[in-house]
Amino acid sequence: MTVMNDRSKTVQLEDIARELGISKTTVSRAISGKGRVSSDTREKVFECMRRMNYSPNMMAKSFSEKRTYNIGVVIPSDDIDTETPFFQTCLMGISKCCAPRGYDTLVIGAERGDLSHLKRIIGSRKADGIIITRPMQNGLTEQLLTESEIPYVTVGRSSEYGAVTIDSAHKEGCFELTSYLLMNNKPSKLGLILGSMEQSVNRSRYEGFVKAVESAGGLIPTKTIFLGVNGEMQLRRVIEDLLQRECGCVICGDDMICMYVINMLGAVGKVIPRDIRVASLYNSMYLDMYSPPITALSFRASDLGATAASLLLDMLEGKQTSQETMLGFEMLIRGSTM
Amino acid sequence: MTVMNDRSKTVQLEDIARELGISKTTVSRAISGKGRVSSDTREKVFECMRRMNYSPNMMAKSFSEKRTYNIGVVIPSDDIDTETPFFQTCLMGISKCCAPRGYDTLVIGAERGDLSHLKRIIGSRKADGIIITRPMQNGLTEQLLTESEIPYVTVGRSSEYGAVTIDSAHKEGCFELTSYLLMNNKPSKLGLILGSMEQSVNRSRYEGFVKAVESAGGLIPTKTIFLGVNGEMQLRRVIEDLLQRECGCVICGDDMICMYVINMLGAVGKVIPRDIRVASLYNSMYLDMYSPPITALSFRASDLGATAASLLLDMLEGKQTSQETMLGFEMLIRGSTM
DNA sequence: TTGAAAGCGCTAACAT
DNA sequence: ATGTTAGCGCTTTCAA
Repeated sequence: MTVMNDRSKTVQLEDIARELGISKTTVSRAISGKGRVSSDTREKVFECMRRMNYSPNMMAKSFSEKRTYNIGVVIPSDDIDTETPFFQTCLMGISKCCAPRGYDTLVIGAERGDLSHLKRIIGSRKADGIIITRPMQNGLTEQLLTESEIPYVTVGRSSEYGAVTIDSAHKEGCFELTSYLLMNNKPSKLGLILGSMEQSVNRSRYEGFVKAVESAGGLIPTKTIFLGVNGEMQLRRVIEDLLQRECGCVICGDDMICMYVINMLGAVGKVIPRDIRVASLYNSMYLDMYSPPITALSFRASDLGATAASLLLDMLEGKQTSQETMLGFEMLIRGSTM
Repeated sequence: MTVMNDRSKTVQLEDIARELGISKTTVSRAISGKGRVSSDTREKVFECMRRMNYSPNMMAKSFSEKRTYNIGVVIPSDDIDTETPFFQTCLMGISKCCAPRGYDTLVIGAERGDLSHLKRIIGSRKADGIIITRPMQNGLTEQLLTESEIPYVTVGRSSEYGAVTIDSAHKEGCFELTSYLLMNNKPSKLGLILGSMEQSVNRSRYEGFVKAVESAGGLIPTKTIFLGVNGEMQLRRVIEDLLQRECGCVICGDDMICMYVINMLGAVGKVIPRDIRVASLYNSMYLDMYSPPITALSFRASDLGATAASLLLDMLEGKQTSQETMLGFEMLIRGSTM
């Protein structure tokens, strides 16, 4: 007694072959497009595939091909960064690029440089390639990946470790924004507040700022430049200092700094932009919705992710890719600097 | 001529077996702990495993066991929601729970109810179970999953479709917060602004509010309750209305609404909490950093994710799980309502 | 252009 | 307690 109703659950390659009276091999070839198949049979196969609603068992396919059709995305899972929309937006950009190309996106958490999760993924061969969304200082992740001979792309830093990278034009953006503010300067001192200078992004920003001031023939306002600012307390002192020096316009390194600045200014009764103008070198929706909306540089995290994914998939398919890709920015001139 | 140096790349089950002079099966059993193995051989196997740095080929394991050790997470990929930290935080909670149990987390984007990505995952059998982070009105996702006989858990809604769900105590939270505000009411009208009433979370909030007012023996302040508020324009009118009615305290449905409210109040020169007190039924870091910090209910998205994952993994392992789980909240009483 | 058959590395029934 | 063996569903030589 043969039981066949179990077959009905999941149609597989062999079912199509049997239906068409041809071999599995031919069906496989028709679908993958790899071997030579007469266009006649190919059509039949496709028709039958659709009719029987076939979709390949990826586990078997992966196993056989030795590729998972997964790409892993290393994301900081520290409490702080977990709230930062950048990584999520970037991740969705990656996913949106991968899905139509038949790849899926695997989340790899990395808490404070802990690479154990990534190591497990590598060991178990569950991803064909990796995207690093926040390259760390030490380059340990890059090193690990290089040793494991796994293709990878980093988002947001120049290729210090020979990695393929994709970055935003922070320096150029900061240059443009600073230049704009200098031009429209109802003459007053310009302030700059940046976070940790160990992050290359802040170094780029600083370079852009300096270049803009010099291009405008001005002097670098060293007294009102604050680098490596970290935490509410420091920020509070910085604000006080800026106000005392009658700084008329302050450029904030990112949206978090900017939020603090806005709140602190409000708390001491300063009105934006009447008393002081404010701009941010990194936009976020909270800066959008503020009234007045805050002048800011807008970088599209989603595009960064999508581009990184696109590059990585190209690499996996053996295509040659450029070592370093730079994405542009948008300058949103809004009420806070009018 | 036999070439062996290729073997050296990846050590597999058979290498261990050969090294120890036992069979693959025994090694497999020792590792999985499924069959009976003498503690003596087991130790030897483990020692050898470590020594040879063996880690199983998950593709082969998956294929053989018919499980991927992946769980898929459906995440809204609309532009708006992509910025919402909730989903990312939830996702990281899921990932943190899955990783130590040997599971990985697959991102499944769902743009405006487009289930094609999910369907592909289902068809290709790339995930053993699914977590839905934002159940939709229509329950189509649930239906699809049920038909496909794939275990799933939904985050953030009561089990309308017979699904296993995990939710936060929004009603209870709103009750507590409202009660607190009523008690500390330097007598004045209480305002309430909620978003779309099609979201069950807002219905829960409303219930909590009403219950609190009734428990306090008060009258429902219908004139200052605004339901289904949506967009900046509407919100602006609501604020004006609230101010005209000399509302002394306003409860905002979530952090976005609250941000708008704060900004608009600031724009018309109202000082929090002197002129008007403000609270939010959903906290975020922006509410934390505001000065004064905003009184709010805090729900831990990360815990929601972790709990959902834990439930799902239990289900996959055949354990019985409760149909509905409710997570608590924290009430952050802060400067904005002092 | 097509087919037969041999794997891919693991698990699990069955035998011992 | 351990070994033998037969798959899992695909891809891919190698023949025809």
